[in-house]
Amino acid sequence: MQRKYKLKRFSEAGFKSEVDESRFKINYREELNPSQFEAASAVEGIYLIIAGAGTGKTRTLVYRVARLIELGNDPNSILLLTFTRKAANEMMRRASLLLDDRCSKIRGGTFHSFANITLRKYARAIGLDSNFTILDQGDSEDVINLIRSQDKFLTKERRFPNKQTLGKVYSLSVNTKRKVEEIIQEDYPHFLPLLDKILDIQKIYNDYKRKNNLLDYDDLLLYLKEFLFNGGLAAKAFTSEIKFIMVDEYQDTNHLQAEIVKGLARYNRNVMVVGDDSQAIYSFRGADFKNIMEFPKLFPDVKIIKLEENYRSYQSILDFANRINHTALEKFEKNLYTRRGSGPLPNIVAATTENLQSKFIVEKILDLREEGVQLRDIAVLFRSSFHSFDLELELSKANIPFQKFGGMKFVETAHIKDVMAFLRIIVNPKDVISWYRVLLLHEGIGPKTAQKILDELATARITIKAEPDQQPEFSYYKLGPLFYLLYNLQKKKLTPSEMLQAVYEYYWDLFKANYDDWNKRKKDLEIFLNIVENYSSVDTLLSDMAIETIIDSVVDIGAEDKENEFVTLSTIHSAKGLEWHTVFIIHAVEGYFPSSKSAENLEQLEEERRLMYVASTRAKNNLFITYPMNLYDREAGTTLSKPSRFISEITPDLAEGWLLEEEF
DNA sequence: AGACCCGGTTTTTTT
DNA sequence: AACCGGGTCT
Repeated sequence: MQRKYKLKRFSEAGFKSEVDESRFKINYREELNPSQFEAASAVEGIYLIIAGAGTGKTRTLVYRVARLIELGNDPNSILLLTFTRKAANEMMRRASLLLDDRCSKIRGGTFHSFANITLRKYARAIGLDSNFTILDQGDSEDVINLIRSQDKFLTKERRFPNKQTLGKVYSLSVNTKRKVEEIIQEDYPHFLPLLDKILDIQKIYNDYKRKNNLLDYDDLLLYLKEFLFNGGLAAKAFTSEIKFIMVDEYQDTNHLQAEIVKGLARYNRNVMVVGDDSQAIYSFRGADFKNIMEFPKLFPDVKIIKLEENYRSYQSILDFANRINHTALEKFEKNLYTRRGSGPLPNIVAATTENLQSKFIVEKILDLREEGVQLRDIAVLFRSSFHSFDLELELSKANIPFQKFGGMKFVETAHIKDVMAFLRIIVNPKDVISWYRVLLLHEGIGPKTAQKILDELATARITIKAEPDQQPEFSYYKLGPLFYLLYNLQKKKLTPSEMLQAVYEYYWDLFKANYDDWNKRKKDLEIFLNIVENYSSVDTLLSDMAIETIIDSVVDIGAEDKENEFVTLSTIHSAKGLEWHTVFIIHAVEGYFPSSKSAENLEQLEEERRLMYVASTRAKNNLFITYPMNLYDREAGTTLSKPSRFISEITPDLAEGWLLEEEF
């Protein structure tokens, strides 16, 4: 009789039933709940994890990384794409804590930093020079502005869109695949008569970047996609190296990023994306949460896992958040629940003025500290960066150390851009934008003279390659010292920090002359020097500054305490994925939150609602939502006095209402 | 002609 | 606070 051999049936979730759990250092089954375990133990295949706020999304990803490594996979074969640098670092740190150092060897980072690293290596496969310079948003706006201010684009009768608007339109067009014409029509109909000129500028901008080997943020993604799909054998070899692809915050990816994920998965079809449609807050940047809805269409063999148990907040806070999300028009139905118990009700606090709101928060923070809550467990969140200005003053007065996230970044401050411009000229003497910036710092040199000098540089009548004394032309501009500096910088072999010190020496007088508040800005220059000391190449320094940096400007930091003990002040966008014992959401006023900019657009209003949802789900134990009843809004020229619609919807059983009065 | 000063306008959120 | 446009001063 014939013997029978029966094939074992694999369970849908992969090989989990075949794996002997005792071989692992970590007890995955014990430390994770069943859904988390299912996700973390998945090996091959396509997975979509729908994870509500606080449901252990990061935890699950971290455990999966550890497990893949314990299974013997090379860390280098694992790619983890996250949305912000902060999230990426946090994830690596936690993974290393969990298992060992191998976890920090996985490939990880933001889409943009991953694109940068990849293109530096493989640019040639798509006919690109790997020595490209990255333009950050400010840089690309500067280029656009230079083009924009050419005579033929200036119109007397009509207001021409400014550089930010132009940059935004072009970028949106790249990230959403919508035509510039469409975007103008929908968002800026009043500029429609200028459409031809707007398109002209875009073309000149793109040619300029091509010619000068410059890539803006969008180009990084664009060329990465180009490489993945048209990079031939190099692309095939590269994508074969990456066996496992994970994407965090998938709801905030845009069309282009979805394509990149698809391209990465062309050969090894192992993709796990994690996200929460209710936390989609980046549509202004072209993100489309329909990506997450349509992921199953992109990969029909996807397995969907839902994480719904919240481990972060008390039920009272979840009820509040659920209520805010309840009226959302489009969402995956979900209701967060917890076993942590009910907890105190969230507080809605009305203050007569903005300053009273700030004083309340200061007092409450001091109370909490008395009760033993550490400052690092407290956060104040707001819709826009400038909403915290008054509070920052009050915190400083009360000597409470704080650190602000979001808003003006270190590298975006004018003085840091100034000194970087010197370095950029050395790296690339054809960098017109940096030349322009440096020249304009000098007294007596305006746009016209600068342009004249640029022309002479372009025709090589002046150069930094020869000793200034040998060049008769430029004594006329009184720029001898500048050219001596640049001549020496490019000639001598200096380390980046030596170069920077030489720049500072020259820059110092210009610095003091150009900025009334140079005393406050001075500290940033010192910090920058410290950062630069860690670099051995100016090239790496410059690209890191464009995409990796998460350092904040000290101009915005109140107390000197740079220890761990500080209150966090943050925009809601920058607070994503984080959590605190106590969270204050300030300025919950119609016009501020939701922002008056979103008032007329239903989709934008929905996004504001999700922002409130994100903000309130950051709280573990206490949630305070405050608003001033009288707030003068310069922009509208009126006084804002209506509490945010998201607050007025809340019924009294879900929150406790307070009215603040000053004690006389 | 071009630099500079002043006053009105505009400001979300991030890589 | 930064930007734009227009007017004034060198």
